[in-house]
Amino acid sequence: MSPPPHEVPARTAGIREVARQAGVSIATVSRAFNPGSTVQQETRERVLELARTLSYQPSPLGRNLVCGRSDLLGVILPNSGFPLYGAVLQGIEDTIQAGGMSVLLVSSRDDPTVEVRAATHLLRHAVDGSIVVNSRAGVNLPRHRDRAWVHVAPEDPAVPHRVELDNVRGGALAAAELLAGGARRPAFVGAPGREAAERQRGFTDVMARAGRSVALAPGNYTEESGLRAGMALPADVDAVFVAGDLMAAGVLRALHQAGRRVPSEVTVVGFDDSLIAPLLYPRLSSVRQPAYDLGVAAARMALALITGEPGPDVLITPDLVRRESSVRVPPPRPP
Amino acid sequence: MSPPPHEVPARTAGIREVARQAGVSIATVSRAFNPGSTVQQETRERVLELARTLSYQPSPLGRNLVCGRSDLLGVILPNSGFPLYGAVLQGIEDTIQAGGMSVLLVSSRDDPTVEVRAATHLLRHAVDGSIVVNSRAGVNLPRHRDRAWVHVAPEDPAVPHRVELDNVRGGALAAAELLAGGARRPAFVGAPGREAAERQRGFTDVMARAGRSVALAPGNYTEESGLRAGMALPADVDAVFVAGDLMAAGVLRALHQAGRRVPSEVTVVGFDDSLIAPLLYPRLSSVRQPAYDLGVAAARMALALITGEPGPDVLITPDLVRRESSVRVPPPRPP
DNA sequence: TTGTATGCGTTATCAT
DNA sequence: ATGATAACGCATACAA
Repeated sequence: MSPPPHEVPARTAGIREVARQAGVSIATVSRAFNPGSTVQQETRERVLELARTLSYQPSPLGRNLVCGRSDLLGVILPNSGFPLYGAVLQGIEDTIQAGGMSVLLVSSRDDPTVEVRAATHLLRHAVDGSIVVNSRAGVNLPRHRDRAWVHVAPEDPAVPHRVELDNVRGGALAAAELLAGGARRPAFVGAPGREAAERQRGFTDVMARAGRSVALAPGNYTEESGLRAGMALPADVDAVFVAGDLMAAGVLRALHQAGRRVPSEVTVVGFDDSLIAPLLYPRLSSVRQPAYDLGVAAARMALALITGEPGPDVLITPDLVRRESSVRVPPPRPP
Repeated sequence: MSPPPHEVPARTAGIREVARQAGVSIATVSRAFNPGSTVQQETRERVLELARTLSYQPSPLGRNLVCGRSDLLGVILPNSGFPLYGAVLQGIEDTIQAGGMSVLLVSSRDDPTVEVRAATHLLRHAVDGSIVVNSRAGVNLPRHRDRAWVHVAPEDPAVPHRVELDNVRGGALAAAELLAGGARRPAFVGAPGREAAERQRGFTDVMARAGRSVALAPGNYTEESGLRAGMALPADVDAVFVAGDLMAAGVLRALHQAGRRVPSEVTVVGFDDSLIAPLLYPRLSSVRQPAYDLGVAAARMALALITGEPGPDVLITPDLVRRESSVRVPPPRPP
């Protein structure tokens, strides 16, 4: 009978104790736990069985010291409080915990300096690999040639081992959706950075091919900036693509305040399909950024790198989640 | 001149190398890095200076092995993709990283079994302490008497070292707000678990003292359940307190669909003051749950425990963020 | 104040 | 197939 779960023995049985009771050397115990090693089947089973009754498991610390590796995967992200990053993190975690690994987390607050410090910190803790989300420092991050280093949507287009969304395609999807809704005078609400620029390019390219010129308004991913951008929009705009859902919330509010009905007079498409998209009025159509899947893909790539395989970069194709804001039918029941 | 940041030497200088070049023993180098130890001031400075030029820092791995501690703080939470938990995590991280510690993260998916496994995993990694958010397993979690073990809003009311919100007070705040808005026929939309029950108690107690009886509707924290609860509300209800913002979004939608104006006909107060509260129509008044601060408080408590101080439990007093949904004035400009 | 030596829990090398 | 033993990088008791 094992002890009740809330009473963990202060000092768990060590490898020596197991070796002694099993009548073998500690080397054999070690081998019994390492699948690659060569041990007689019977011996291995006996050791493992005994280890189970003594509730012995090899200490990660000792192993790390001699191997120079841990079972840790470093994760650097701007801010775990932001839902999108949280979802990426969850995807990473779900993927690696099956293999007994766990996440060593550091947030960078979008500061390249902090990012570099964080990377150094992780390296010193002998992480087997690391995943960096939205890296600003990019190619300047410290690396070990020996360590897996994966980037999710890095700002720098030059870093290797990347997992990202096809933002250009996302912009194109939004354009197609708005055109299907009869857009004649489209607008784009953007933000700084590579990603928003790519979304804009995909959008304007498709619009240009349809003979539409795009009005532009700057933002910075906040609702407040969306509100301002929405108010600054030319009065004849009849379709808006917004580079982020939070900004889209601001744009919707601005349009309402201006007395312009969505979607009957103006159609709107956001980006990210974040948690808030289905909660807005009207429910917001949005280009879906599968944050969880990005995390899963990044973790898989890191795992592959750790086991020594190359593994190609991943470019995830977005899809569009159609809701009320882009479908030109009678507006959702007015309150 | 230090090497460019992206080229970390594969093998950084070790303690021996520093000792050799400094002309001292490795013990002295070790002492130089440990503030408690007794080294001649001049010697320490010389060693530290040399270490800097060789970019040597003591390896956490070696230190962990001999001390049985790491610089790691374990964190177990249900799901890092949920914004509230993400905010707690960020508060923890910001607090501990000043001391050079970092977060070892495991998610439990609200499963007590996984929680226990996670706790064991953390213990094996020699975390100095752990913070468990919304623990289901509660007092049954494995512990070391030697390790700091802090709970944020545990389901179990018996676990020690807790940091939580005063949910009863939160419910009372909501009641006061709705009463101030002229509530005559209030309702409460609840959810399973201790926290929602406490919010309900605080709410109904104040309402009872004001001579109001409270209509009850069950939910489970999802928007969908809020929508259903909102539709099931008695027709004469004129004020609703909802135990979570996501459910409140559903309640608002249900009220709109039923043609009932918020806040002119019905006032609504949510709970959490999550990111979505200010984005809803009308902007949702909500009892603020300062998730980030909860994380900070928990981290401080863990830090104090680690350094051997007792530290009292923390009960954070919520406040109410008043927005449009609870203020009985003309409804926000109808679209 | 400093050096020597031991041990922390492993894995890896080299015997046997 | 297995055992003895040397690292791994550090902290510390003890000796000097």
